[in-house]
Amino acid sequence: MKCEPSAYTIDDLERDGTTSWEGVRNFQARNFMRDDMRVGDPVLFYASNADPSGVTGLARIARAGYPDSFATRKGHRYFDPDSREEAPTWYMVDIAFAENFHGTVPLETLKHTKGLEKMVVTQKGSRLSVQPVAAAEYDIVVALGRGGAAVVPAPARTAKSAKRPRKA
DNA sequence: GCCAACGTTGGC
DNA sequence: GCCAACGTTGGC
Repeated sequence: MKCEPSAYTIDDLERDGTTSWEGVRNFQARNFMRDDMRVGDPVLFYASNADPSGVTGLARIARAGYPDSFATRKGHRYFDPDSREEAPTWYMVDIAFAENFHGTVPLETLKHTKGLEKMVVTQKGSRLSVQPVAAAEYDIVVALGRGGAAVVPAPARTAKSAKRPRKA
């Protein structure tokens, strides 16, 4: 599951424990959440539009697909006039924190790792924000994340973090 | 900030 | 049902 760090990070999830995954507005991604995710399923947490982009930790599905109530909140950024409460267009899941890599397994590394050649995220033009991961692929990424050698540490929380966040 | 790749929309 | 136009994603 992908998210831009300006919106939410694995550190945020570690702090919160669990969070709802609202705002996904892509039908294919919705279908995965609505139809395929089960409580307990393991999740790779991926930071997109990051420096570098890549997997930053692990989560688990804490609640299976249920209607995204933000879609019916008028004025909310996730509001969708075509979605109605009795016939929801959009779905979300809840995820729970599992592990923080304290750094990133970069996309570039995934692309060059044997066994991940067919992983969805390593394919060109792969934009899906919720995408399936094969069990074998998951194991490889977890090993990279825990091994440490492939992990690019998060930038030192000094001058940079003193700056104002990009997003209000 | 650029731009390629992709998904969605709507005219026909 | 086609496909051009448009908007968004996300790597770089």
